[in-house]
Order: sequence, then structure tokens, then C-alpha cells
Amino acid sequence: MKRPLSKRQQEIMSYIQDFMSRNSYPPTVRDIQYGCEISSTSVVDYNLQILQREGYLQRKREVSRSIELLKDPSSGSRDVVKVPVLGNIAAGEPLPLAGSGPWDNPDFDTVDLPPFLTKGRPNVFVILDPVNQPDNGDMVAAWLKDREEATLKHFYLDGDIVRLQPANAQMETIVVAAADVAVRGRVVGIVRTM
Amino acid sequence: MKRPLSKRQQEIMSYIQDFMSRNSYPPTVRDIQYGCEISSTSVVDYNLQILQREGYLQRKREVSRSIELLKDPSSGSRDVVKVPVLGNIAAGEPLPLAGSGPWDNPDFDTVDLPPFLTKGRPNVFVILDPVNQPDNGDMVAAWLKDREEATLKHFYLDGDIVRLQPANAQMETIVVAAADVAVRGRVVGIVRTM
DNA sequence: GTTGACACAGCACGGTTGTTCTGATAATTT
DNA sequence: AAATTATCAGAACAACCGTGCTGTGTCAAC
Repeated sequence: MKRPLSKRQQEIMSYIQDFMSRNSYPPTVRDIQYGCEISSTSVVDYNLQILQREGYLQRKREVSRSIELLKDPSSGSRDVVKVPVLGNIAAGEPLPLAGSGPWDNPDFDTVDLPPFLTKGRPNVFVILDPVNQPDNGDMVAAWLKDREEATLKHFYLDGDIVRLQPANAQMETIVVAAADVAVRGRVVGIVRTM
Repeated sequence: MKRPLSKRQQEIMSYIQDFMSRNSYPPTVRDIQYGCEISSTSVVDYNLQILQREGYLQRKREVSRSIELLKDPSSGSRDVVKVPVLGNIAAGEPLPLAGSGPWDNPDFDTVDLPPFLTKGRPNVFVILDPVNQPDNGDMVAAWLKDREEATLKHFYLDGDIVRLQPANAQMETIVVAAADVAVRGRVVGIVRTM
């Protein structure tokens, strides 16, 4: 059954998203009822069943607050697995990184990784989205051909000139010809282990 | 009151962590009771109050499953969130990637990211551990200076010669002087969106 | 105009769940 | 030894919460 979501079902979906971004635990049926101004819990249950059947969320029977979102209705029908940590990191928007050297700026939330990732050595992980053509303002990992040096900075393309601007002002802004920069990818998130 | 956590309080903390990594919603008092084999809910409540007073977690009064973890007792007092998904990705050990071009090899488990990370475009995410000196056999992201091209291959250093070997045999093995290769980092994991 | 699917309203049942009260036992302090 | 504190056990209450039942109104199909 491939029907589009009704108005009410969309309301419920966005209320759940809003609730979980504010609260760190899922809402109850009655939370949704009051939040969406629905007159009966059975209506909420009715629509939750539909949303579950259509694959937008999942519930465990008889378990309170067991709603788990699977799809984002605003972005087609791609499946989604929750990545709370990535969310956290990327949500702490301004990635205060500058050089590719020792990154000592502790201005963002830190995360522990399973130790088999780090092989024991303390390190920083960069999550890279390998696009060639980033949007202006994206934090990118760029290779400076003349300096033979990699750097993480905000990317601004202006004609043939590329401006690489650090997140914290005391670092230098680099301005070079576009031909002298190779963008390795867009920085999506950063994870540092202790 | 700066007392160390009792045995039981540590048990409760790790049970909550375990539960939340398995379930995507927090446990109830009775979940903790059965999970830690405690004889009474009042004992759970008693210890939860202590844990809350010491700043390890937070609860809302009269709200089910409102536990929110704040500190990780096993790692000093830094804030921590678990990363189950990254574990999944990196566990699918052999990263069957070759060129840095369109990566069409689907031999590993795939994962979807929250859409605000991708900004809508379907893409591949590379998780990079920015080391300069990788171990032999590590999958690395390397920049080939002469070709002006980035590639993801297994890294083998032999004297002054670097051998970059693809994971699947039908791709070419690249052998160049160590001076002509700039290693951007070790590839820890790959995430691809649909 | 009858049928049937769809969406909703009201209500009630029964298990769930946070909380509290009383009391017991062990650990620590005085 | 006595007093105090920390921890636990058992039971019960009242509100919470998922679920199911009955019924109503709408709307398109036949």
C-alpha cells in the first residue's frame, strides 16, 4: 500500500522528531496526542500503526516510549539508521579546527570509539564526504599543492580564487588560485578519542 | 558529597548504557531492577537518586524512561555517547575499495546517515584517521603527486618504495617513490548512503 | 442508495511505572 | 557500646500508558 502520508501523519512524524530532539527519549502516545492536539489516543494509535506499516517508524508492543524513527519523510524514502554520535558532532556545528597538525582545540563534544578502531593510539578521526566540488562555506579537507600540506578550513570559491578560512580567527586565512588546491572532501564530523 | 560509585551503582550505570545501545530508548526502573537482579524497585530508585545527585544522570520526575546519561564513569568525567553504528561499519573489516572515483563495490554492510549530513545528495563517507606514518597493510587515503590524484589502497612501504595495492585484484597496483606519495590518513571505515 | 474503506471520537480495561512508606540489616563513626 | 549513616527489602498507591472495543461521519465506487 503506497499512499502518501496524510496531513495528520506528517504532523505526528514531525512532532516525534521535535520531541526527541528536545528530550532524549521518545514520546508516549499521549504526548503525541496533546502535542498534536488530537482528541483521542486511539487516533494516535491508528496513525502510528499506519506509519509503522509504511516503514516510517517501529514500535515494540506493550512497551512505553518504544517508538523508533526509521525514515525521514522530508527526504524521500531512504532508510535511516540512527547515528546519535555523528548527529551530536555535526550538530555542534562550527568545527573549530584549523591546521592538520596536532588538533588541540577542545571546543566540541568528545566521543569514545570502540578501541579496535584506534588500535590503541590516541587520535582524531575525521569523517570525510569525498566530494570534488564543495559548496561555499563547507568545511573541507584540502591539499595545498605548493606547500605540500593538508589543511581543514572553510571553503569559499570566488572566480578562480579559493579562500580557505579557519574557524577560529587567530589562524591565518589562505588565499590561493583554484588550480593550486585539491579538495579531498567535505568534513562532515570529527571524532576524537582520548 | 564526593564519594566513589558503589559496585551496584556502577552496575546500574553500565546496564543503562548497554540498554540504550541496544534499544534506542532508556530503560524503566523495573528494567534496571531485572537487568541488575535487584530485589526491589526502591533500591533502584535509591541508587538512581544518588547517581543523579552525583551528576552521572538526570531524570524528570514522574516521567517514564526519562533517564538521560551525563557522564561515563569508566572514563573519568568526560561526556560520552556510544557509537554502535561506527562499530558496525568498521567491523565489516575488509574495505573493498579501489579507486577514488565512483565507488561501486557493494561488498560491505551499508548504513544510512541522518539526511542533514548528506544535504540530500547520495554519497559515500570515508572515516579517516589522519596519521602520517601508516603501518604496512593499512588502507590509506593517499595523494599521488605526479598524477594529481587521490586513491584509497592498501599501503606497503619497502625502503624508499611505496606499493599501493587495491583490495580487489583487477585494479592496478601502483608502485612509486615514497617522496611522490602523501598519505592523508588511514581509512577506518566507510559509510555509503542510498 | 447501498456498500465499504478511511479517519476519527469516546471510553474503559489491565498491565506498567515512578514514587513512597515502613522496617530491616550492615557499615561507619563517635 | 551506642549512635549515625548507608544500603536494602517488601509492599502498596496512584497515575501512566498501550491497547481494544464500539460507534460516528465522510466520501468515493458500484
